[in-house]
Amino acid sequence: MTDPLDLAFAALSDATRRRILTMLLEDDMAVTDVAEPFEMSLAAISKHLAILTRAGLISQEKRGRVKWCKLEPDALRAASVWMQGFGQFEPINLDAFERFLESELSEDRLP
Amino acid sequence: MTDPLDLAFAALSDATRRRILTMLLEDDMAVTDVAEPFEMSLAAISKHLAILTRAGLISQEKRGRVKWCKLEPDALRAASVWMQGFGQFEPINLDAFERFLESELSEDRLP
DNA sequence: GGTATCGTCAACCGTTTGGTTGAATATGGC
DNA sequence: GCCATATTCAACCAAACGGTTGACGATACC
Repeated sequence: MTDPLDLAFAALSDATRRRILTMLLEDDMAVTDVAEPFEMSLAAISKHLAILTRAGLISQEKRGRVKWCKLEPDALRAASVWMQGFGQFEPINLDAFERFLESELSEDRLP
Repeated sequence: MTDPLDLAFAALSDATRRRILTMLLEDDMAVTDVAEPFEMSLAAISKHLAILTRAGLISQEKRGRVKWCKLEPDALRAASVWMQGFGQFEPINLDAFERFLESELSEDRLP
């Protein structure tokens, strides 16, 4: 699977990774801090970050001993552009986005 | 994986399935006709169509002995809306879409 | 130098994916 | 009834996924 669009969509198909992306929307974060809210091992999060990096959705830069993760919206834009051709979507429906984002977050958070 | 967004993005992560969607953009098609341009078995295409159906991206209706496949843009819209929050994408960049669609198609077609 | 912290690597495990083939199940035409 | 067409089912396979654990390599701190 080497097609960039394959990689982007596959990376987006996991709720953990989507949640990581929404976290990075706020600010750049270190790997340990990304992992903190999740109920899984640091190694698992490290793998998720590698998948997001390979898909170009984030970049990682090591400064000292911490590795900083940064959102890279270009790959997401490519995927978004691909989808624009279907269904004449409303340009930006922020209300609907807000609703989806909330349902995503509430689903993923611990009960 | 039962989250609708998981299903939609996973379904989109395969070039064969994306190509099927672009074909259905033109018109509804029977399973056999969907399968015709691909170099894989009918059963494989049938599975791809099942994945697209489960994701809600298409619907299938049997009339007589042929099963018609129809694009269902709502699930795609949900995925698109999710992505709108990242990077303040241009509302609709049709040039870029055109380029991506072409590169997709040229990649997928037989040489 | 010694120790704690940050992050990845390697090996393993069970499940899912994307494909194959061959048989089976409609339905339609004559 | 008989044959062809349309589609799926079932069993199989190799590879990828998502997670675990434990060891390991860097870097920072004192």
